[in-house]
Amino acid sequence: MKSFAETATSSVETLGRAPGGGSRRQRNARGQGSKLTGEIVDAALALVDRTGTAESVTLRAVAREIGIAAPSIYNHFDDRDAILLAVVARLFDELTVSIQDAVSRAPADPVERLVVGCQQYVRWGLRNSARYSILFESRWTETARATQYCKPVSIGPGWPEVPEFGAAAFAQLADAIAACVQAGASASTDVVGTGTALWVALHGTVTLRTTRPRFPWPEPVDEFVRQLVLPLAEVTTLG
Amino acid sequence: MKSFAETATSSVETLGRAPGGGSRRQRNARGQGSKLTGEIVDAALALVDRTGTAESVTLRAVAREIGIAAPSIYNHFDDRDAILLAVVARLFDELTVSIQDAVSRAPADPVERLVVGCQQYVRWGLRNSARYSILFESRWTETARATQYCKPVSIGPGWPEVPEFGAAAFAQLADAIAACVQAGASASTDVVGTGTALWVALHGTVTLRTTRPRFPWPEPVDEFVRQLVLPLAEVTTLG
DNA sequence: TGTACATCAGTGAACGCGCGTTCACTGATGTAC
DNA sequence: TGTACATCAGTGAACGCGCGTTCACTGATGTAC
Repeated sequence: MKSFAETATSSVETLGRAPGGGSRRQRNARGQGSKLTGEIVDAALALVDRTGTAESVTLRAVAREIGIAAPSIYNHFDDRDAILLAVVARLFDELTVSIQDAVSRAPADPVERLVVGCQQYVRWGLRNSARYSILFESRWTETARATQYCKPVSIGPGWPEVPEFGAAAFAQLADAIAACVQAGASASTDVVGTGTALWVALHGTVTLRTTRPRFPWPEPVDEFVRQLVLPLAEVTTLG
Repeated sequence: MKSFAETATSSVETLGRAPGGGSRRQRNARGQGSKLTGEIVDAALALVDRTGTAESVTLRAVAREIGIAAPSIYNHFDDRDAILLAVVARLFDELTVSIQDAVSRAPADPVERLVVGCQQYVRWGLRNSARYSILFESRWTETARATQYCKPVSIGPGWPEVPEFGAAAFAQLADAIAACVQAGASASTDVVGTGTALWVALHGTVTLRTTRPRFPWPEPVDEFVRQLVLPLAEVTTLG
């Protein structure tokens, strides 16, 4: 037997009510229409968090989540993929800020700051695994439109600017390694190359731990990350 | 204007003809019905290779690919996910065999064999990026059904058996590290832990290079992998 | 050797669903005169 | 101050599509008697 919620789905959509059964959403005042743009991104994120996958972010599901009619979304986004690009952009900001916060509270020692930044990257990825996974889905990030969405970022002196999502986070990482080198704590002669090695290790840690939960992962994860970072960053002194 | 191929799709499906316009598929002889099981997995793989994503593997697309009616698939698989689990199982076999082949042609030196195995892992992943990516989609590999699909594998003495896809490949890796330790070429005191560090780095290399093509990746990739492996495997002598 | 029957390997039509997208529209709010 | 009009922020109905799945069926091949 179908539940009331199931049988009532179409009328819920027709009436433009929120899933909770609340009253019809108040339309934004004149000039405030762009507020809905943000609400759409919020709703998409809520769907990702609740279902664990970007597949669930359909135009209609987003509209249902907010309590608007599906076509209203076209006033704010060209299509479904445009919503997800906005989500990805916001999440990279979130991740970058989260790392900056953690590093700003870390000791002054550059090795320790590097380690803390890497640990925070992994911790954020594990705590927000659904969010993290959509950051690296080719689907949203490989298209020409994605390229024009994210501005090219410098990852180090002498390198071409990189027009990729996440380049800003990588630049943070490269800076942290450069600080170690400058302090004589790392033997790296190629900051970008060393950063690349670190990045793949951190990324692999987040994604494999998420998709292989029954594997006997070393605990605590912060210690595992430290043991990845020290050799890969060619740290010569203990942090 | 619609192309002929588009307008003709439904009749193609109705007539049960292959997309190429070939003649109707010959039914299998009596007792040979299970041949179609393999053809379904082949077709699913062909779709993954052609489109780059597992989303395209629908029951109807698979049926179209082979030139059968969609319901025929239910004689061989319970549902769509069962097809993809079979695909994943076959791909892990492919990957494992590919590494074994490469290692068997490598020099006797255990460090060199470890490096070659890791390089082959990454090379296979980059050459078959669509195939590689579906191996680690939570969707197919996290369910109870997946657990019962892949048999528990020992990853080392003293460790519980791991019921995960890819555990066999990991066991290969752990063995290669153990051989280095035994030869006095690695200082690792925890073969499984060291293998874990290597695995996350290799996995990250494959997935990030695939999803971030505009990043200035170090070339050649074999050299990059070697420089990941030597420090992480705590190699004490040059291989 | 003939024939009725069972089995195997599928087929064809149909179902209801959720989806992206389009179109003409509505109704409140501000603005020009 | 009144009123016609423009704009803004959406709505509601409809479209065609591909999907998973079900159901009763078909027609060739083997088997028992």
